[in-house]
Amino acid sequence: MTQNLETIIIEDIQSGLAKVFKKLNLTGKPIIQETSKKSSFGDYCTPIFQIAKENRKNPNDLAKLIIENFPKLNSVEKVSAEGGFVNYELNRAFCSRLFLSHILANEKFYQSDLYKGQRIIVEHTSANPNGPIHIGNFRGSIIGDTYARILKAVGAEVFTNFYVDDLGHQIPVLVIGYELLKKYDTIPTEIKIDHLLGRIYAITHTMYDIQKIKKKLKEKYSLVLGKDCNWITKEEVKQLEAFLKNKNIPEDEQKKQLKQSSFILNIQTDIYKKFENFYKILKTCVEKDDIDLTTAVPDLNRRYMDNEVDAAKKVRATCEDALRGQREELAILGIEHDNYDWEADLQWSGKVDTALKNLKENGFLIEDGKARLFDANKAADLKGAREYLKMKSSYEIPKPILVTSTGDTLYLLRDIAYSLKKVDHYSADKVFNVIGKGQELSQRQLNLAVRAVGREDAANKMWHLNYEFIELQGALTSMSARRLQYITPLELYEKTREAVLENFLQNRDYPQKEKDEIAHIVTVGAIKYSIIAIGLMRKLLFNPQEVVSLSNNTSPFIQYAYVRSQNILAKTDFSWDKKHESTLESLLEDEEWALVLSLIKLPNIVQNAAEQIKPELISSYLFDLANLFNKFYDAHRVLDAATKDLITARLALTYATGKLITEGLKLLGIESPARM
RNA sequence: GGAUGUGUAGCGCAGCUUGGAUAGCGCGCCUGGCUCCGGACCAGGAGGCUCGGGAGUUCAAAUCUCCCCACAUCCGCCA
Repeated sequence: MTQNLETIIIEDIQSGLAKVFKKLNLTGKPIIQETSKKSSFGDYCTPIFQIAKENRKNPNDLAKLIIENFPKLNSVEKVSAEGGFVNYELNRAFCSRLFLSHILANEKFYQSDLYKGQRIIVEHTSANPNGPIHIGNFRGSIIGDTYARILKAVGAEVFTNFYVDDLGHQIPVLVIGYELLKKYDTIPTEIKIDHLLGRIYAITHTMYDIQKIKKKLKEKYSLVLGKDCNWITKEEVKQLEAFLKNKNIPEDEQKKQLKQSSFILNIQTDIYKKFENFYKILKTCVEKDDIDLTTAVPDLNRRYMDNEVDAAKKVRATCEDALRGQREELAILGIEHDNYDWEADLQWSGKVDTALKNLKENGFLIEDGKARLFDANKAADLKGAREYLKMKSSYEIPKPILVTSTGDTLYLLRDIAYSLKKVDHYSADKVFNVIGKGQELSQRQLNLAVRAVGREDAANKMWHLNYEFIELQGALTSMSARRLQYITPLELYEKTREAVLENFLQNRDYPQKEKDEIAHIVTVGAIKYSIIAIGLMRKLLFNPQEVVSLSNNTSPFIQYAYVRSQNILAKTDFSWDKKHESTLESLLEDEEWALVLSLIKLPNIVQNAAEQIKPELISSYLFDLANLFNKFYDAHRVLDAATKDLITARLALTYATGKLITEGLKLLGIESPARM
């Protein structure tokens, strides 16, 4: 564990202050804080209004009295009183030497033991294995990945988990379509597997829905719509409308029927427009085998739930394919998971049934017809539940369904089992679920349910890491897997890479291979940074041009500052040696000092980012740092400074700054290129 | 109706947890600065905010409390 220099300095000042207080017989707890940015009031300050009030003195007079009695400290050059504040100006020579030599000797000095000994699970992404990841999940991927890195830097043992939702009717739909294409050997090879599966899913699901509708109409009203049970037309919907009117069917039922069929017609039209050929191929396959999806889908679903060997083999294989594609895409952005937890495994282990049994025994199940609900309100009355979830006592929590009237368990029930697995199987001390804002209510219900099965201990380890939506500038706003309307990380990557090549690398005569490498590093950085730099609860509009723009708060800007620092160092054979330590006392200029003072803030920044779950603290810190370096770079010459000592000192400062930028960027999962 | 979040300059954001000095930063606009360690930079300026509105607490409120407004998302048989 290395020391936290900023804390040491503040404690030093505090000790000086304590002596003054004792001497003057003052009461109260003075705080030490940074001075406001644009001030010329020194580096740190203490507002003494509260102290003055407590001691019945005029703030100005008291401030003056304090500075008169302030003891001489090595770290403090000057104390002054102004407007009710005591201002401390640090001793630049002393502190520059102290700070920089420490940083140069401990390159990982920003790490701490804050969370040492804790095992933490960060669950993120957890996209359904029925298509590619889209940017909604992807914001979570970046948040989760970055947060995991930050937690490691404060000493925690961190695992990132991906929850594979392989249960539910969407998976059998996909599997059946995929198996058919395999059978007739008509799988397109030029398209990435998860993207392909996404298309198969959407198209098969559409036919599945159409079959369901037509079957129902036939059974209920003996109405046969068209000849093709896998296809619906505008005329057929009109025909249905006329039919329903004539039959004197209640208006709301008419509406419901019509809404359903025009909804699916809409989807069919959308997808067909985009992928006509592929749609035809898949449809032909379904027709060849004359598959009744309305029975095949629930059947496969049931057999998979029961872990029948051939069903399990098929479903698992398909999901593995989808997952492989998703992982490839995440890997481009440098994101990988430590563990993959399959929903079906939980089901098969019997833990889901146990959870249901416990809920029943503890009296938290409500029967509503054949369905079974979770009495969330009753669980909220359990000790500490409302406090933990920050819910007012007047708030009545909606009761979620755990088991449907057809006897199928729903995701929330399985999530209880999963939550317990994270705590028990992985021995986690804390669990962060990085899940979008749409899941807020569900996450609260889940936490209550975990309490209701008698596991308050586990519930108190769970945190929902909430984030808002993300959209791509200029793209359709609503994303829908069913309509194949989504932006994937790959698309984001390619668009951003184009912008990078155009903005930065066009006029560079680097070897092509290096150009590609730089483009990759800059692209990944730009994407991640733009997502991290904005508060989690803010809606995010992703604009590829802006995230790589030249002088924005962007990762390329910071990376460029790093490149500049490396360019200077490359012209020397600089290597740090402790014997040069005394030269550091020559760093006295404003721009040098501002940089030095900024460098030592990183440990506290990282700790705050970890504790407050705010990765953006790190990005804005790095932006400040890059700015300060640019100012220093512009104001002072390094290689031809006046004295040899000053050259050494400035090289050390440059080296330390560069090192800090790379380490800081690493915490965000961003690399630093050697040149750009 | 309820829950949660957001509201800060023409635009995009930070600051709110833990109240402090003239509310910061970037873009955009104007002016200036390279015989340079690559200007993907820096300096200066103009402009512009009732910090969504109102009230309260306080020596001090963008920050805390209460009320209200607008927008977004979610609220039993998908996950």
